[in-house]
Amino acid sequence: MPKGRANAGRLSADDWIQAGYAILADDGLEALKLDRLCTRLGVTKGSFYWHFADMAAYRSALAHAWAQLHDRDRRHFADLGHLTPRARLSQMMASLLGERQWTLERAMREWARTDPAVAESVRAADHRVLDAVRHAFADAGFDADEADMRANSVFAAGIGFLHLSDAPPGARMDAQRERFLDLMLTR
Amino acid sequence: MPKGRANAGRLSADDWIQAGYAILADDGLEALKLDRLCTRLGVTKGSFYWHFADMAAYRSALAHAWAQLHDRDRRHFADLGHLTPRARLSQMMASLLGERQWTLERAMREWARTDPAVAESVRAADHRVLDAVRHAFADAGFDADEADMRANSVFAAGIGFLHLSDAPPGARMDAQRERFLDLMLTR
DNA sequence: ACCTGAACACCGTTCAAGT
DNA sequence: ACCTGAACACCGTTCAAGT
Repeated sequence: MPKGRANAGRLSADDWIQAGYAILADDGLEALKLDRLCTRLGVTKGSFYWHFADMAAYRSALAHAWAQLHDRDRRHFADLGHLTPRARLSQMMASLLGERQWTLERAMREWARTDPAVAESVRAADHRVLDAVRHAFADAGFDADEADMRANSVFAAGIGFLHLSDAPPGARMDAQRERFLDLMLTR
Repeated sequence: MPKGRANAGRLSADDWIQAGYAILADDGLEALKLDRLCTRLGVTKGSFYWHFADMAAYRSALAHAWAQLHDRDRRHFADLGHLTPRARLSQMMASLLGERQWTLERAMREWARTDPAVAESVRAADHRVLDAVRHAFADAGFDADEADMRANSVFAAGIGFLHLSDAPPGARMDAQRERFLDLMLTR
């Protein structure tokens, strides 16, 4: 019985990751303290250091696992080929901003600033999305150069919306984003 | 002789602020430690606590001072009225992203996430810029609703560009941003 | 009014010892 | 192989005492 979660006493590295997600989602970045993790898992600090070299390594592991989740979530962007480019862009925007794991997404981007390993995970994840966005513009009939410029702009706007909103975006903003996409698709 | 800087031994609150700017600009957010500040100013920690209640209060003061600098820097946005709306937008973009105090700007936005007082300063500063951007679109002949939507989008894209760039933006990105503005001004 | 010095609490890290 | 327990270093905070 491998891969079972927390069977009996002993923990796996993944148990620590899951606990980290939960804390981040509940109370944000600054709540992710060693003590907090230990209480939640019912072990002492020493246990942590058997699984991870230090906090930096743990964050890297968390980020790496997150990037994989992220990729799985966005894998279906590729399967969106049957939709019109316009519909695809709309889907992607919504999926970025409507994120139930909205607070996770932002936590990762903050860490990325100070932690190179996390930065690499985020960059890789971003790259995939940017590719999909660029692809949509190419399918909409723009040449490579024009598609690149428009994709960068739309992606930047998406990230900007993410950072500017204190709460998950409301209906009014949703409508504005749709009109923004219309604009970006005019030639 | 009031307002003199660090005349002889005694410090003013502003001396602490200036030291904070210097550290942030040199080595970023996580370098701003009490010890670091004290060594730089040649005093002990106790001195800090005479001027500020705690680190949170100090950060608020820093943010507030920054917001005033920010406003002074952007005050001339208003004096830009003689320029064409297009030129004004270009100026504002460049001024946001070309910022010599680029690392300060990002530090403030990161704090804003956890510190309500800092958040207020940043929001106020953002509000001014957004107003100027919206005004430019209104002057370009868009009705209030359309100007609002376009201003929000351009502003979000600006913030997004800011967060996505690891280094100050290069020439290629500059060109893409100009083309993006052209697009946003088409009707 | 402004600062020192010493104490304390919090939290990440180490490590010898346990099962 | 996985964890405990106790120690330590780092850093923010307090406060009585100095000038």
